[in-house]
Parts: sequence; C-alpha cells; structure tokens
Amino acid sequence: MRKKEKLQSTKTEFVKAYEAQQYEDLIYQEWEKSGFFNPDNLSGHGKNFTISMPPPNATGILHVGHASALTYEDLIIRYKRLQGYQTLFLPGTDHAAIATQTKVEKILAEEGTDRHSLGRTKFLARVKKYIAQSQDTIRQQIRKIGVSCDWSRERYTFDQGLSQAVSESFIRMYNDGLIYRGNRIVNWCPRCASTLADDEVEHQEKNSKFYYLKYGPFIVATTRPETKLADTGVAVHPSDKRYQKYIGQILDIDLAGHKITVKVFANKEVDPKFGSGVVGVTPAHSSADFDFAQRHKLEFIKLINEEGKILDAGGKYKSLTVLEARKKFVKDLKAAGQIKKIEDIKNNLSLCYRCGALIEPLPSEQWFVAVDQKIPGRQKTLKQLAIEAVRNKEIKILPSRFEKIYYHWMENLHDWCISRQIWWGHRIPVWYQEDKIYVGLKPPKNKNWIQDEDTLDTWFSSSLWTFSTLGWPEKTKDLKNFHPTQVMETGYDILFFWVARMILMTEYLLGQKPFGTVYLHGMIRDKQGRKMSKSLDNGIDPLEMSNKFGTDALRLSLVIGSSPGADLRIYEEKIAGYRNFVNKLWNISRFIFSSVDEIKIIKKQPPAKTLSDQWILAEFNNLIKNVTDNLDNFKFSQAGEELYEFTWNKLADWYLEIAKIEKNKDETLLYILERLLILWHPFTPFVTEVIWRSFKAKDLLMIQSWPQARKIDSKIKKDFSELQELVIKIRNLKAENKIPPVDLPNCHLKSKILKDSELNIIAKLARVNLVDKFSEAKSFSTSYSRGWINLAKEMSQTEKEKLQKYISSLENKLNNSQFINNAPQQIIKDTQKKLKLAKNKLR
RNA sequence: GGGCGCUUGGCUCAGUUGGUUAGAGCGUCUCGUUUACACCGAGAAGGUCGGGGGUUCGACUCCCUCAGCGCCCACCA
Repeated sequence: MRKKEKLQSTKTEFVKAYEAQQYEDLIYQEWEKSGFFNPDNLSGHGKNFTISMPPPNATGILHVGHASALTYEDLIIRYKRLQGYQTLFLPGTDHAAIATQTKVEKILAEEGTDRHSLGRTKFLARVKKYIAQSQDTIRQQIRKIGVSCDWSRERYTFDQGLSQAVSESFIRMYNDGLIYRGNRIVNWCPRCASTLADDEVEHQEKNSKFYYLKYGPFIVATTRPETKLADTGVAVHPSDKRYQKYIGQILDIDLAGHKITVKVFANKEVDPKFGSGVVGVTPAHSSADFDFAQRHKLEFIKLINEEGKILDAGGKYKSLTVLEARKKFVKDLKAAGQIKKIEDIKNNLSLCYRCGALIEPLPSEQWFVAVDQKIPGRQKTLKQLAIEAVRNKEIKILPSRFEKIYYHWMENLHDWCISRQIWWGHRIPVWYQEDKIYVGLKPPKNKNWIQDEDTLDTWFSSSLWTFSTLGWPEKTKDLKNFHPTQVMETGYDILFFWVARMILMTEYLLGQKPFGTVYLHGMIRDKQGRKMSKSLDNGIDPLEMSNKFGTDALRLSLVIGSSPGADLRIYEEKIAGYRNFVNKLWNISRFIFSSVDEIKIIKKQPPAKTLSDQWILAEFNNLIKNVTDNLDNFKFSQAGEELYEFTWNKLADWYLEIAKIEKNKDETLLYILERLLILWHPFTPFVTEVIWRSFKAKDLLMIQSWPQARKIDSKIKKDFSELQELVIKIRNLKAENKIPPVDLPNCHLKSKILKDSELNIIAKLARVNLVDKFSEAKSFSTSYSRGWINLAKEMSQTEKEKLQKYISSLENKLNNSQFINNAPQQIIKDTQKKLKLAKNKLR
C-alpha cells in the first residue's frame, strides 16, 4: 500500500520528456481503487454496454495479438464509459483443454513421467496448480495494457458456475435430441490421443508419392498404399466402359501376399480421368469411403489404432506405425511386381491445429451436436438459427465480407464432434451402468454408475461464454442487465471456432443473440509481413515495448493504421514514433499549464477574441464531431489520425505559436486541452489521466463526459487558411533565398480579407519586418492577398511552372464543351472559381 | 477445384457513394536553439496510384482482363 500513498503525495512533475514507466502502474492502481471498472459504481444515463473479453488461454502469456485485441476492446469500453454508459468489460481466462494438457504433459515428460503413471486425479491436480500461477501472470499483463475491465466479475471457464452451465447445456441438448452418440469416422490426432472437430484440422499442401498398384484386374492409384490392406470395395464410374463387366462382382485380390476381398460398385463421384479411374475403398480410414461403404453396404475393417499403429487386420504389418507399414508394404509390392508406377503429386495433408501431427481418420464412438436436427418446438435447426441471426441483420459482422464467409461455413457445417479423450476438460455428464445410459448432473443413487471417461471440446464451454459468465443458468441480475452484449471484438481466425458457435448456442439456449456487432481484427505481423513465430524469432513482446516506449505508444501503434479484417505490421520504429507523439501531447500540456495564470476547469466555450481563436474552436468542434462519428462506426484508426492531426498540426504548430504572440488565451487553451484529453483517453489512457491530475478535478478523467460538438462557421476556415498560406509563402521564399531564419527582411503586406492585427501575426510567425512603404517591387501573392518582400527573387520557378500547369488543366477543362454540357453546374462553377484564384496567385 | 483480399513515392500505410495540383508518418537532404517539446521547429526532394483495355465530360476510385503476393474453404482417391 506504500505505492498508493506515494501516488497521492506526488504531484505530476512536468519534466521535459514524459516518462511512462513512472506513472503507468500507479495510475492503474488508482483506477482500480476507484471502483469505476465496475458498472455498479457508475452513474450515467443508465443504459448498459457490455463487452465479454475473449478469454486468453489460462496458461498462455500475452503476445502482441492479445495486446491489439485488448486495445480495441478497451478503447470501445472507455469511449462508452465516457459517454455515460454503465459499461461492463468482463475479463476471464479459458481452460484451453488440449493446449493446457499438452503443456503439462511436456513438463511431466521433462520430469521423466507421464499422465498415465500419475493417474487422472493427480494429473488434474497438477494441471490446476500450474494454471493458478499462470493466470496470475496474465492478470498482471492485462493490467499493463491499461485494460479497464471489471476484475470483480472475472471468470474462468472451469469455475464451478461455468462448469454447471456446460453440463446444463449438454443435458438440455441431449433431451432435445440435439446431442447424440454415434459411431463415425472422426479426425484422430495420435499425438494428442484425441478426436478433433473438423475445423481443428489444418490442411497443408505437400509433395507426395502417388502409387499405381496392380490390384487384381485393376490399377488403383493411392497416396496411402498401407490403407489398401483394409479395402473392402472398389469404385468405378458407372459409364466407364473399361470396368463395366466387374460392377457388382466380389473379387479376391492379392496384394503382395496379403489377401483382401472387395466388392466392385459404380459411383458417379469417381472421376475416370483422375489417377487410374479406379478407387480402392477403405471404409474405416477415410470419411469419403465411409459414406460409400454405408451406401453400398461394405464391410468395415479397422486397420489403424489410436496410436497410429497397424492392427491385426494388417497381417504381417501388425504393430508397425503407419509410415513404417507404408515403407515395408511398398517394398513388398515392388518385389511382387505390383507397382506399375509412382508419380509425384501435390497432396493435402491433414494436420492437428494444436500440435501439427498427421491426422488419422478413424471409426470411433463419439458424442456429436446435431446441427441439422429440428429443435423441438421451434421448427428450426441450430444451423438455421445461426444463419438467420446474421441474415436478419440482428448480428452485424465487420468487415462485412466475413458475413459471406460465415454463411458458407455454416451452410456446410457437419455435425460437431464434441467429445475428447483428454483428461483436462469438462467431463461429459453421462453415466453408464451395463448397457444403460443416464444423462444428468449427478448419477442416480442406486448401484454403480460409471461416468463417461471423455471430456468436452474446449469450444463447447467457450461457446457459452457471453452468458455463462453472467450466472446462467441462474436467472441473475447481471444476466438480465448485461446480456446480450453489444460488441464482440476478436480475430478473424476464430470466426468459426468461437464466434459461429457462440451464435449457435446462444440462440438455442437463450433465444438471444450473444452480441450485436462482431468486430474482427486482423493478425499482427512483422515489418516484412511475416507471421510472428518462435522459430523466426521475429516476435514483438508487448510488455517489452510497453516498458521501452510506454503502453500509450504501444496502443497507438496498434490502432492507427489498422482496419478491420486486415493484417497489421508492427515494428519498433513505429512504436517509437507514437512515443514521440505522446511526448508531444505531454509538452503541449506542459506549455499550456506553464503559461496560464491558473489551471482550472472551463465549463463553457469561451468567446473567440481573434481569428485564430475562432479557427481553433471551429477546428476543435469539427474534431469532436468526426471522432465521435468515426468511433460510432468502428473506424478507430481514422478517429486516431484526426486526433493526431489536430493535436500536432493544428493546435501545436499553429495555435500555440500564435498564443505566444496574441496572449490572453488562458480560457481557450484550458477549455480545449481538457476536452482533448477526454477525446484521447480511450486511445492513450495513461498519459491523459496523468495530465488530467493537474486540473485538480474531483474525479478521474476516465469518468468525465464525452464532449458535444457545437455548430461551426465554415467561413473561418477560409480566412485562417489565407493567414497560413501567407506565412508558408514567406517562409518558402526565405528558405529558397537562403535567408537565415533569424534575419528579418522588410516586408509589406496587403490583404482583402485579413486585418492588420492578423498581418502582424503573419510577420511574427514568418519572421519578417513589416513596413508600410516599400519601393522595390518584388512581389508575391496568394488568392486574396499581395505582398512585397526584400528578397532576391519572388515566386520560385518550380512553383510558377506548377501553377501554370494547373491553370492550363483548368482552362482545358472549361474549354471542353463536353464538360460544360455534362458536368453538374456546381462543379463547373467551382472550376471557374479555382481558375480565378490560381490566376490571382500568379499575378 | 471454389471463394476472398492486397498491389499508391526508399519503408509502413490513408484515400468515404468517381469531381482540388493524389495525402500522412518514418527515412533522405537543407537550414535552425524563437518563453512546451531535438522524442523538436522551418523548408525541400521523391509517386505516369501493378500492366493492358473499357465505361464516363471526368477514374487511385466503377467494369473486364493479365501478372505478382497472401489468406480461407474443399472427402478428388
């Protein structure tokens, strides 16, 4: 608690450069202590706004991808909080079944043991212990990013309440006939020793061998010769003349001494032109063949076991691994003269998305979610509900092209295999007693019921995340207040794994959409556009960057330049650039605070005394409007760019410089700074909160009110840009003529629209000596003004040429009768006006 | 095999429903210490907007086509 005392007693010291490390942890503590991360402590207009944090893996460490997601999420939340919403940002972690189990198994292996020798109970205890410490690391890392989430509501997918929600969902779905147990070909990862869902299998194109085998009267081409040991069928195209006579026959085939019996059948899906035009069918080890086998009533022979080894059916190849068996079988076939040829072919390998091991399709009895089954009482399937939610626009996906991808995926979704053979996960709430099955939270009291050994797919529990975290299935106040949530912010890479399944499950269980808008961010890449990976060692550690450049700079580098669905490159120079900006904001504040008589809150917009006041207030109101519009439309980058442009190029470069000359701008400066800090706060929460402390306000910046834009006079902009144009013109002339900045050449200025006081400002900014009379006729002009200056030459040659080119392009346009006849009147008028102004300039 | 995205100065990117002389940051070059900031200021150079064709009075923006890069989906053995 010493740190807090230190915070309260330390005033913000305005040293020359902002040092983020000095403030960030203390500011975060102050926010947390305030209780305003919890919506119950916020007083606003009473409307709620919720984001569920996509839960990071409980054993993970935060990488820059997390940092980017958390930044967008926190940005939205802080914006909404400033707008007066009761905002809930609910944090948590995921037990990440396979990923976690794999990690702990690795540790065990290093210790020279494994989960089987430990036993289920001890193993699970070990996993829990490991997770507890890891979760704590993540919590601290999330804080480091400045995330304003409600820690009092933190959840974990393995919490008791959430586990209850998982069982409850399973039971309801089972009772509605939406979960069933079936014997089917599943994706089996021999390394993880578990099934995987279809979308957990990754495909990778690889160069493979395509073996043409002499196979009875046929030639059969295959990339996996060893599976032919368990063929029970042969498929040909119905109209393929070569093989008509065999259709319907049952043939005994000898493959290098291994005997198989196959039934020949015709199927339209066989392409007579591919390979040999004959397909050997292995019902037990290919899902396509499995379908054939069911339709044509073929026998199933299980050849490969769960460890990827050959079973008894493989005869002399028994106990070999798949690859060993292939090698030996091919050798035997060669010796028997049964290999006609071997081609090189590009082939898709199926790999486990977690560990990269080769997937074996195996027949197995597993639990499935039936996506095409009508839901009792609703006349619709899960798939239909999930498609309609997006089609009806009740859920909007950004960027919208992902809606099409979503439909395509949903429409082609097969039943979802949800049982896993790993230990770490939610145990399936099913009990067996001899041939009976009981589905429920607890087994019946009588006799010995034994629970299903398997656990549930980790995505099953995460699909309930938006509401299981709020207390469902209990009818809690939180569930009523904060569900459905408003925004789901996550990466496009888990659109199917997670987003789609949340929609599907929430529609079924609650009859609600889990969220209104899905904002999908892109992947983070290095400067060359490569994925960050351990092997390339090109990863950017967000915490290291935060320590080096400050969290605010890191956040800016992740937001500005990003657009939804597009990958984002990140590298140190970029972050350093935003560190410079944060320092600029700091110094702007430093200047304002040191130049005003008293630092105070200005409630009403101060009256503008000069053109520059009018201009900066107009620009500022314009900024408020644009930032608000952009944030409302999820255009975070655009909002940030406009803030950046205003702060640096308008406020600092022009208005502050003029303030040094015109004086008496305390109120305007303070009025703008105060509100500018609020606008920046969602992007750069730390530095803005630090600066804010100098206002000595009662409350933290994070709960101030988002400013409202006032009406602006568009004429002001024109007058002020005339002033800017003259300053720039004179500076150019001085630079081109090698007049040192400190020299003040005589200059005479005349303007149709600028007052003498304004011309004086110009003289100071451009560093010339203003005189009334001027003999030497070295002149220059802008659209509305004229000047004479004591320089070697006037308008530079390049500038003249540029202008001449511009003038002739405008003249050509206006002389073109097609243009005069077809273009809208306004465009023609504008063009004429531009020509007149350009000619004035040249004069 | 389908589908999608990207290609704008040396680098990283903006460019809203077609209508200023195509912008920014970084980098480069020149100059510079003026009551915040050298993590700074002033100025400059640098682009036929991937190639070709079309629609239009007018195309970075719309259409077609080609090329390169990338991603997703798919049971072609």
